[in-house]
Amino acid sequence: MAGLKRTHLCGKLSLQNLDEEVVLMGWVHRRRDHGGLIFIDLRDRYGIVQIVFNPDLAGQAFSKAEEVRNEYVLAVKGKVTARPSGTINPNLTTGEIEIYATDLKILNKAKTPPFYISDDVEVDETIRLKYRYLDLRRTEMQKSLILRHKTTKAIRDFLDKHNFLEIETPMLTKSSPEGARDYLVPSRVNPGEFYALPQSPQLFKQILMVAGMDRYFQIARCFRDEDLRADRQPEFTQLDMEISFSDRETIITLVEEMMQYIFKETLNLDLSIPFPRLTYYEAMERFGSDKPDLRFKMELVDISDLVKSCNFKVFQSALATGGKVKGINAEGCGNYPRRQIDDLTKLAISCGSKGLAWIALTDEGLKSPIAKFLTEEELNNIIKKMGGKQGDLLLFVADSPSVVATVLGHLRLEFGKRLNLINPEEFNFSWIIDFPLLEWDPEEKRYVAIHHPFTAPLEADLDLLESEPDRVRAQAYDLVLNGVELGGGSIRIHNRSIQEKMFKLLGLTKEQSLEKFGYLLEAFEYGTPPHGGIAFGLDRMIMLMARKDTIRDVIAFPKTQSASDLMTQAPSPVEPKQLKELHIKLDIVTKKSSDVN
RNA sequence: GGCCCCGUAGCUUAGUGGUUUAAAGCGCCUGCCUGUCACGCAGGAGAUCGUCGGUUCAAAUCCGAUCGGGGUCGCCA
Repeated sequence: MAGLKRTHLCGKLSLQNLDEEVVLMGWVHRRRDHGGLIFIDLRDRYGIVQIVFNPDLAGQAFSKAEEVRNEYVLAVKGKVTARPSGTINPNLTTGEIEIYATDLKILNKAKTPPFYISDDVEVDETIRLKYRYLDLRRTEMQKSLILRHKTTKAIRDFLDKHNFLEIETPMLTKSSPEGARDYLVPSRVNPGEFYALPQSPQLFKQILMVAGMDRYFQIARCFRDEDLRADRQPEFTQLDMEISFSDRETIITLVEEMMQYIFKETLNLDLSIPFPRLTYYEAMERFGSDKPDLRFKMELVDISDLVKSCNFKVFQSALATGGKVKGINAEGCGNYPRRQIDDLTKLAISCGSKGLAWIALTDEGLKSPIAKFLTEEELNNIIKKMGGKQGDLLLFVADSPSVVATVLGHLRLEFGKRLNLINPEEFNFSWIIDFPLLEWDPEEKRYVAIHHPFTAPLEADLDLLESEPDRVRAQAYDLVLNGVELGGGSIRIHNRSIQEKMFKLLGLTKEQSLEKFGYLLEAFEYGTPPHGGIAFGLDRMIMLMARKDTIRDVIAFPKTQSASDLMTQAPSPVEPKQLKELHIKLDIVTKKSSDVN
């Protein structure tokens, strides 16, 4: 390095280093040229320190400093000096000192960056992603990646203390039915055959339990070829765990202690445990979501019994077909203009509702298009049950229980944001338990697993498995943080015949289950311990901890919504030779040619 | 696949009921400046308004298509 060796870090210097001769290396954060005196803020990962170039003390270094520009990479030799009184900068951790440069080496020049390396400029994400190496120089981004590192370190430390083994599982594995679309990798040595990248290490970790590993974890990359969202990337990271001889309580308690440890180690926050638990049914009934944001109340109110004999046909027909009528009270929104209520109706319809009934308790009295169908008594009972008072807006949805829940759940969140009911500082954890095991898929005309096909039913519900599959509850649990599903897990089936029964319920033939999962079924016959586990979306967790709105901000090199990497330009076409080796012929239907057809 | 939003100097934005030279701040370049720290002062360069097509005497502005980015529904066991 031009004959110099770094002795100190820019951000770590203080009055304690007074009069020391130091060699620093870093990037030019800013340069202030006063003509006869030059200041350079030198930046490394640890912070910023001010270098002073004075022609009277070091003429050569000074003249070299004149040609320096932002983001040049420098090696600076100099002496740590206390700043003259009145020039202390309280905004810098190193603000009490400065370095009097005696020697300057330009290690590398830099083009003027396309955007400022600074946290207070909002730059278009396209440019940030294209020049990710510049974006990642910003302290805000470095803070996120440091938090990520600290979190995974805390996880490893905690789990190591609790006898977990970190074990890697294959990335090239077997495509399985159920679940998300697989990313496929062609096998050159087995023409026409494909590996799948793992959607999660689920089966491998269960096999590791069969193998007697007792406690396993992995910080595992997972792949799902589905559409992207702010909190969904095609490749993402799971904290995956599995424990033998465990029941639900063991796992829930361990996870609570782990979260407490992680938040203490990384954010120095004390989480109070145990976390509250809600059953799936309760969460849907009260909050209209299986991942309710419990940072605010605004619960759903069931008014079905209050309107069971009213004259409003929409309510009547919903009730007659086994549905419900429920509402929420948007407090203080009673004077919304009609247009705003229409917008809410649109939102409701986009969530699957047929419409939105409302009662506005305006300053000029009650306004409601449905009032004429209700008796005075019915109206009063509804308002009373919903805690309505002057200035409130009561919104109602009548439909099947699941539609009612979805629609009101969305409206509830909308008002939570709109009315600032959410404390952004809060970390609100909760467990959702007793999920249904199965769900009828009308499109595929079969049951699908709500969690996954390896989840064990609640023992109390085992008898229902064949008679009433949709009433069977699962030994599954989700951890929810601030309305985001952080992770989910279950106690697994560890018995071949129950697992086969499960596959059968999911519509797999015996041949299919053997072809896809035969190794698991066989393993189950060689002494499988009861076991269970959980997996967390690490990106989401760190996003919440860093108070970001997208996991892209806590992933070093994320992809765009169209699953491309703007820096490397992946994905991209490959050489015909590569395809030939893989025995792959392309069959691309372009939009234009399909229009012609 | 559906719906919605965005695209103007390097960056952030203004300008859009259709008219001549597209405006500003920051950045960049040059000069001056020995205590600044988002240094200051003076001057300068820099944009065929994402792309293609249409309407029009005239388009950054209106229309259509397309590309790119984002949000969301579907999808995500």
